[in-house]
Amino acid sequence: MSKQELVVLGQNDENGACCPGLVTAPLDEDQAADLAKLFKALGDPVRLRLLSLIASRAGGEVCVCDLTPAFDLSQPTISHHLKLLRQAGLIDCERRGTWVYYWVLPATLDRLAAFLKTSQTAEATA
Amino acid sequence: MSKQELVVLGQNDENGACCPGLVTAPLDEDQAADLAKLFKALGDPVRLRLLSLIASRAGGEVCVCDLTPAFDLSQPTISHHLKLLRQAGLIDCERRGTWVYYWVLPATLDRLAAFLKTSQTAEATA
DNA sequence: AGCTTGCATCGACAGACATCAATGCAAGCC
DNA sequence: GGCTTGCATTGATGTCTGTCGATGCAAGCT
Repeated sequence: MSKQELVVLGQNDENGACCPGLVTAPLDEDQAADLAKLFKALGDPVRLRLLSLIASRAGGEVCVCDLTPAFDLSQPTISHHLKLLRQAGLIDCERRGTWVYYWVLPATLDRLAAFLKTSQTAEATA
Repeated sequence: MSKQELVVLGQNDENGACCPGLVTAPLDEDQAADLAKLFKALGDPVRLRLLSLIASRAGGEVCVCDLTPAFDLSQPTISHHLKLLRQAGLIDCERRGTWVYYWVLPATLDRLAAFLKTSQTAEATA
């Protein structure tokens, strides 16, 4: 019911995220709801594989036609998972002619990584 | 001297985890299922707040009696979420007399953080 | 125009999940 | 022993979610 603490420890911009890091301070409800959406998007094996397929691609982009056959699932199901990943801000896409290409948005991933890290090795000290 | 510090990245198990990092290579089904369980455990605002309450605690331990009143939920519900976090390997607990104390298992969090990080800055160079 | 291909959306359905009241159980206190 | 407190477990219930077939829509081809 109260905003727990909202501490301003040092420069909270460390990771460029909204949230101060898991170990640093308790989350308020808004922060928790915001982050939970992201983690929920990652909380499915199909979406994790999709994300890794896109992220590990050399050119940074993948056509949906290359993603769908990698799974034993129907095309609407893959499309559904891609939509959820996109709504979470983890990936984005663009139609080019006949095909649709997806790529990863690294900022969101790094924000989560920074949030989870327990040992705050100041990596952006400079 | 926990074992996670002993990992010399340079060996193929870079982060000491099972999984090579999201950007490095596509996940196989087992790796994806394994990680999805962890992210699913984080994909709930109540559990995220519980985790942050525990993780940001000075002594590293929190009594359940300090956690339950922080939420507008019933005591069984909080107990349920704590159980899920524990089954995911994110926290552990111990009964001491009347009370039960919870603490965070940092290795699991750091494993997830390493997995999500897109820029593989060698952080253990020193 | 008509046809085909690539992908998204819709509607339905089974299984999973968050939540609660009731209950159980362990530990301390009278 | 009996009572109280702290927490876990059980069983029930409403909601969310992953999956599919069917359909829609955009773009290229003949």
